[in-house]
Amino acid sequence: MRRNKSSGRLGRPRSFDIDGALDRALQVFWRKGYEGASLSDLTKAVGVNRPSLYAAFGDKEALFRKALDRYLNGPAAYTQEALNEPTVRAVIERLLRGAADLNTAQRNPGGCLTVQGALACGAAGDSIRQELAAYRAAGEAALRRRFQRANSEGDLPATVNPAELARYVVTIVYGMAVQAAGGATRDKLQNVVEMALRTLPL
Amino acid sequence: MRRNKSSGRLGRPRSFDIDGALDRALQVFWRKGYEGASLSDLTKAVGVNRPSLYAAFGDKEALFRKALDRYLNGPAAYTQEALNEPTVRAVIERLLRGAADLNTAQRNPGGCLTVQGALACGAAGDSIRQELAAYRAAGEAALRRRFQRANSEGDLPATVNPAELARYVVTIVYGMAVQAAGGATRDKLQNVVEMALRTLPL
DNA sequence: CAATAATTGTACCGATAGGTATGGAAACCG
DNA sequence: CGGTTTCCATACCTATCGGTACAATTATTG
Repeated sequence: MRRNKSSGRLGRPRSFDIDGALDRALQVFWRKGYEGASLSDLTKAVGVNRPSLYAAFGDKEALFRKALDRYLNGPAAYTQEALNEPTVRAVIERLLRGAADLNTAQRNPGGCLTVQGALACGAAGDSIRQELAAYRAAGEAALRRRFQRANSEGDLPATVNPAELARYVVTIVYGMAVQAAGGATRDKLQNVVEMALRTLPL
Repeated sequence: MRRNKSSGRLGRPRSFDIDGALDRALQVFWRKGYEGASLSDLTKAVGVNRPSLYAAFGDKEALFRKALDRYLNGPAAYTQEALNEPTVRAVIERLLRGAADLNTAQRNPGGCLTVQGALACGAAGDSIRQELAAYRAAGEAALRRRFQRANSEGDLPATVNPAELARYVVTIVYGMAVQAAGGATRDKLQNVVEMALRTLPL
């Protein structure tokens, strides 16, 4: 029975910071993927013993989900903000430039966690693989809805199908993630962004 | 000391077909990635015992490389042929349409082996990861050279940088691979292809 | 028919995977 | 202070990992 006051909890206090631990675990998952990140990798990076990790976060899947949360609300938060940009072009520009930055940020592993976290894997990682795929699909759907709204607002040429445009944009974003996972530098991704923006059908 | 005649080798003959075994191993690597494919998965799919697999192909890395070879010269052979198309547009169209087909062929796992084979993984798969990244980079370089040739042949607008166009095209191809790994259907990938072709800067 | 050479199946190897039992240590409460 | 609650650290669990030793089997060669 724990007292809910964060100031006055019973028992020995935790000796490490939850968010800091999640950040370090995130780095490992990001670099090695869900299956490639072993518990030993994780405990070593976090600086915490195995039972402490389990007590604080649950099993490996739960830890990954919490690290993913931290990723989505931290480095990848721009994807949400991009949807609030006033025009379709601004939305796309924000998404593409944000992807180029995130995928090649110096202090992070190259690429995107939602892509390389579990793109193809064995049975142990299959549910995470599916969750990441669902997350990517949800992101595409949100973008499609944003474009559909723009369509009804007259911000999208009638010749452009919102769903197809959304799919096209996220395809480029994912392609950039693959490029970055292979070591592509920021300026090379930015060239891709420029060409995509230059040739946008609007 | 083996007699080189394939008809008259000494000793007990192999009871399985090398290429068929590679095809089955390829399916496993394609679906689960290099690290996600266990030796048990592989022997079960191939229908051959573990020592036979080792005797025929070497260790897991060697088996993957041979399966990759078979992939590149089989389902993915269109990438080589595409370079021989007469115009830049035809090259790109062949690449994109071929990717849409390959990534969603019914009898294969979704996606592309060179992408999902090992995009991010632990130490055990790191050399394969690097090899796949190098292969992808080599493909991009070949495309760039093709576009440079086109440039000197007057088949490319002066405003288009061959290296940037090559990077842009392969980025879309890799993005399609991620989409297909997540379950995207062929018609959805074809929509992406159409939009990319429609907006090409040439 | 031996003798030889290669493959096969079984059974096993050490290492590591993810996950946990347990007892002592460190904080709070009264 | 004693009692309670929680966390930490060591050491261990079973299952599976990639890889192999060994002997039986099946072919060719003489």
